[in-house]
Amino acid sequence: MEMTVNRTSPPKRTTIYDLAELAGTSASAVSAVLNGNWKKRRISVKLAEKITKLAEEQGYALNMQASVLRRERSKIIGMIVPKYDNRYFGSIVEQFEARARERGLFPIITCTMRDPALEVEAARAMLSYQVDCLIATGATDPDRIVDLCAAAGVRTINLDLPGSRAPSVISDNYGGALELTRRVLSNCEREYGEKAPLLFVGGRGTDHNTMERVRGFRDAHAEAGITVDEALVQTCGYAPEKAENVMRQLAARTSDLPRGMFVNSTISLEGVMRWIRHSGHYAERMPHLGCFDWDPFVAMLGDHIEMVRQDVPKMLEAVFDIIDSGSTDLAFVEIPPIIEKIG
Amino acid sequence: MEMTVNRTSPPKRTTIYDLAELAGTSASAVSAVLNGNWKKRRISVKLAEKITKLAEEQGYALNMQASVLRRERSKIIGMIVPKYDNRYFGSIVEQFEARARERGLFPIITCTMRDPALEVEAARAMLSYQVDCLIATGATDPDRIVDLCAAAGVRTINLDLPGSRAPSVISDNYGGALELTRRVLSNCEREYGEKAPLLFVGGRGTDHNTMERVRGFRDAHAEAGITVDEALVQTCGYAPEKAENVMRQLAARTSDLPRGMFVNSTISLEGVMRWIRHSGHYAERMPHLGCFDWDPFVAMLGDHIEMVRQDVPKMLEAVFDIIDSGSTDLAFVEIPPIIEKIG
DNA sequence: CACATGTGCTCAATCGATGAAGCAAGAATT
DNA sequence: AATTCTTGCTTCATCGATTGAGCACATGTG
Repeated sequence: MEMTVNRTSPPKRTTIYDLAELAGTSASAVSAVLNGNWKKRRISVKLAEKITKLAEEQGYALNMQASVLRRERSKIIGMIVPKYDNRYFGSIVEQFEARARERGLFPIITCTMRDPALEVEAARAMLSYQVDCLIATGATDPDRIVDLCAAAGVRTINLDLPGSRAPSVISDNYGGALELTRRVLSNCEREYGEKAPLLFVGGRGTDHNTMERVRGFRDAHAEAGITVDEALVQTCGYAPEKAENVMRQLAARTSDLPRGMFVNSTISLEGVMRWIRHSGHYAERMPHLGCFDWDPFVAMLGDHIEMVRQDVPKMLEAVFDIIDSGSTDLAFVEIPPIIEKIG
Repeated sequence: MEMTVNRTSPPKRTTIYDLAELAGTSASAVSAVLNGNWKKRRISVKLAEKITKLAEEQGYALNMQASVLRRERSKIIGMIVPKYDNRYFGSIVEQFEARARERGLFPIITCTMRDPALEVEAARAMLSYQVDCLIATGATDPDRIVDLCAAAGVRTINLDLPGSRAPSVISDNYGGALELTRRVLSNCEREYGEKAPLLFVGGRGTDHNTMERVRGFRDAHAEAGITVDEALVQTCGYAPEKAENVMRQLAARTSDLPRGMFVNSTISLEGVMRWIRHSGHYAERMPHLGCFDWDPFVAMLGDHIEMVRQDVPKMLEAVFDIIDSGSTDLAFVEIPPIIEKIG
C-alpha cells in the first residue's frame, strides 16, 4: 500500500478498479454493488457489505462521465432560463431543481440573458452533456431549440413561452390579463369617477404571452366600453430602461398621462416606477398599476398596485407530469395565475 | 445513404466514427479537426474543411461525457448557492455563468435551500461530474465541502461566507455594517433629536458575516456613545417569518419599539416590512431602516430605508482572478460594498 | 544516390463504468 | 451416478473522444 501522492499533480481519484483490488474482487462486482443492482447480479451480502464499507473508507465517488457514457439514459435534465433577476424565474429554477432531484435526475441550468444566440449555444451545450430532456423556459425561439434537440433524440418541453413542436406549459395569460385589467380599470374608475383607457407597457409584441396579455387587456377595455388607442400599447421589451423610455416619450408627447397602467413584468415595472419617482409626474396622485408578475416588495409599494402571480408550483407540476408520463403528444397546458390581494 | 430512423428508439447520435466514415478518413483525424488542434496534428486544410462541413451538415454534437472521461481536465466549474430568491444571489449566478463561459468553462450550479445536508450532497454530485473547481457560495459549513473536494483533488473557493481551508472572497461586512449603522443612527437622531440604539434583525449568529455585521453595528453605536442592549441583537435566521416573529415578540414585551433597525438581508426585510404593515405599529412614523443587501423595489419603498449593496461584479472578478492565477494560497479577499444613495 | 526532414495521415490504447455472457463449484433432482 | 439448477462470481466488449507512436510518401541536402 505505498502512498505515492504527488502534491503537484492531483491525487488520482479512487475508481472501481482500486476498490476491486482492495476487496480482492472484480470491478464489475464493485460496480454492481455500488449502483444498487447487486441482487440482480447475485452478489453475496457479505461481499456487498465489504465493498460498501471500502468505498466509504476510500471516499469513492462515481465518475459520472464514465457512467453516463456507458448507460443508455444519462438522467441529466437541462433547463434554459432567461434571467435570474426576478422572483418568477427564481422560483421556477428552485422548483425545477427540487423536483428533478426528487426523481433522481441531475438538473443543469443555464441562463441565456434573453439572447437568442446564447439560447442556441446553451441548447447545444446541453446536448453535448447528453441531457435526457430539456426544458426551454421563456425561449425566444422555442421551435429552433426543439428542432436541435429532436435531431439528437432529446425531448423538449416549453415552459412560460409556448412553441409549436413540443408540449408547452404556460400561464393563462389571457385570463390573467383580463382580470388584472378589469381590476385596474375599476380602481381608476372608482377614484376618478370616469372611464379611461390604461397604458400597456413592456414585453415583446412578438411573443405569445405578450400578445395574449394584450388581447386580455383589450377585451377588458371592450367589456367596459372603452376604446384603446394604438399608442397606448407599448410592447417595448422587458428591460427597465426600455419601459422608462416609453414613459419619457409619452410624457413628452402629451400632458394627459394615463391614470392607470398594465405593466408586463416586474422588471418593466422597475423602469416605470423609477420614471414615476424621478420625473415628478404623478406627484400628487399615483397612477393605478397592474403588474403581470409578483414580487413581495412591489406588494408593499402601496395599494395602487395590483398583481397577478404566476402559479409556479402548478406549472412545474405540469411539466414533470409530462416528463413522468413519457407522453409525446403536443400538450398545451395553461395554468391560471393567482390574483394577489392588495396590501 | 439509407435512412433507418426508428422512431421508437432514439435516433443514434452522430459520432466522430460516423463522420470519419463519411469523410473517408479516420476518427482521430475527425477528433483533431473538431477540437481545434488539427494544426498540431498536421491535418491538411483541405481535409479539415471537409470534416468541418460534414460535421455541420450532420448536426454533429460532441459527446462531452466521452471527451471529459478521456481528458485530464473537465473544464466544468461548479457553484453551489443557497437560494435564487433575491437579487444578490441572482446576480452572483448570472455573473458566474457569464465569466465561466467567457473562459470556455462549463458552469453548473445547484441551489441548496440553505440546507447543510443538501450542501454536502450537492458537492458530492459535483465531484461525480468531475468539476475542475467548485465555488461554495454562502455555505453553512464551507470547510466540510473543502475537505470533500480536496480528497478528490478539486480546488474550492468560498464566496460570500469565508472558510478556513480555501481562499475566500467576501464583502467587507464590518465596514459596510459600520457605515450603514452610522447612517441609520444619524437619520434617527435627525428626526427625533436624540440618540437611541437600533435593533439588529436577521442572519445567523454563528456565521462570519453576521458576526462581522454585528461588530460594525456595535462599533457604530459605540462611536456615537450609545450602548446596545443584548436584547436588541436578534440574529434569528434569514427567513421572513423568523424576522416577523422577532418583531411580534418584541412588540409584546415593550411598547417602546426602536426607532430604527439594521436588517441583515432583503429576505429578512420582507418579514420586517410585512409585520410593520400588518401590525399597525409604526403607523404614524415609519422606523428608519438599514438593509444589508439591495433590491430595486426596496429602494422605492421610501426614503426611510438605507441600503448597502454587495459589489457582485468585483467579487466575481476576485474569484476568477484566483481561478485564473491558479494560486493555491489561502487568500482572504474583502470587497467593500456600495452604499446606495436614498431615492 | 543515400539519408535526413517534413507532411499528412492512421493505429491502437486509454479514460471508468456497465452488463451480457460464461464459468466453476455446490445443491437439488431423477 | 448422472443430470440439471442455483449461486456467486469473473471476463470482456463497449460507450465516444483523445493522443502518443508510428507509417508511408514527398521533398530537401550532401
